[in-house]
Amino acid sequence: MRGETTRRRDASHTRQLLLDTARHHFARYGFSTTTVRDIADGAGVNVALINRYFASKEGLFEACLSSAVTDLRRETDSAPANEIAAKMAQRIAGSADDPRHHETMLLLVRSSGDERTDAMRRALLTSISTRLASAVQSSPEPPGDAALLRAQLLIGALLGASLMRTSIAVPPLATANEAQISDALEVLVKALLPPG
Amino acid sequence: MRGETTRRRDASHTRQLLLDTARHHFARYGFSTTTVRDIADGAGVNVALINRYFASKEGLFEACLSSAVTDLRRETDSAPANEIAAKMAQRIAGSADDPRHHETMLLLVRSSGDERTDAMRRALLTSISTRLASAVQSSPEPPGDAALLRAQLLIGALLGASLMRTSIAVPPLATANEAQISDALEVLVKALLPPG
DNA sequence: CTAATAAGTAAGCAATCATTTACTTCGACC
DNA sequence: GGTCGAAGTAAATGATTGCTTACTTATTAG
Repeated sequence: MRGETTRRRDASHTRQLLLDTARHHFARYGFSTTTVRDIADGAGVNVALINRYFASKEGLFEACLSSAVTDLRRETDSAPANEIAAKMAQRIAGSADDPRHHETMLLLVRSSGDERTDAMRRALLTSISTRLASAVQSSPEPPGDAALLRAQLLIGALLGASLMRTSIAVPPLATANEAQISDALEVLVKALLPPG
Repeated sequence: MRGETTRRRDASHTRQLLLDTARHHFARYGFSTTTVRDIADGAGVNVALINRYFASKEGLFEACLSSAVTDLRRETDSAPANEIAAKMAQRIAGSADDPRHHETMLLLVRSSGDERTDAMRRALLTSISTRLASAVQSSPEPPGDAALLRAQLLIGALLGASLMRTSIAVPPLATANEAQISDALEVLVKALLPPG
């Protein structure tokens, strides 16, 4: 029935399965709305395994956010500063391809109420906005508050676009294709981060 | 001890008190995170009165959103179309004055999961974005999808700014004063809604 | 083949949730 | 001033929550 490459019991595999399902639920419905049974059932896995692998529901959420932070950091650290916004915009515009990219963005607006997890999210957003603000000026000095504020408004705009597109689901934004959204987002990026 | 103008028992007064406290909690922490006891205790009122006056927690949330919709509609319907965005931006920038304005915006990104309530929010956002999109064109025809999409991105940007400012609380956006934010938001509005 | 350990499961735990019920107290009206 | 309905309260309901425990099954090593 089953191939010889798939084991019936694989801890790291089910752990990853839980992580993927959890990110999907947390991103779409928020922390307290989703129950551990929702996640376990979605993954086709026993509820107790959540506590075994992640200690608690909170731990699972932190693991989700942590992997999201890692994803975004890898993408934004390797890219030249002036492309960061474009890469994030691409995550929102894309719909047909891997929904993981989209959920990663949505996860950033979800909170479990835990202070440590909130600090993690805040640190990521601060880091990215600082890099964004640095991109608009030629001098290597740290950006001023005015530039920082615009960069953070840009990130907020991208997160808000994510919400409007999937969570609130207002057409035509919810149903627009990738090219249409990219065009509109480009206008937004250029306005808040003028080159030079 | 107490003034003669305040009655000890006033149904409409406690109803309004519950409504105000509920909007504050729902807007800041979301629907499922806040408990009915949080709201009742915050209002200094017995828990059972929530079910008496609003039938259910869901009913109370719907009443909150409904009053938010009324507030926003009154403001946006009376204003000329090209000032709508500015008025909404003012709600976000303002911090020293009445926090109600800010919470009204935040409430639009909170969902109880109920389909009817979600539809109410979607209808409001569609209506406002249509008016916004109409403002950028001279012809009286209904706006095309491209203009509509930009207007919705603008609203999403404003909602995202709300989240970044209070919920996620990233400095300097969280601590910036009204004038600084207004300036930056104006850039954003003009970019997405070019006059003419 | 067989023991030992890792992986997974079923059942139930205490705590908390929204809601309902039976009851008490206030306030207005004749 | 007494009465009656409205306003408010305390306590308990059943359902759901996150999590633990005792157990079974699969996998691997000797």
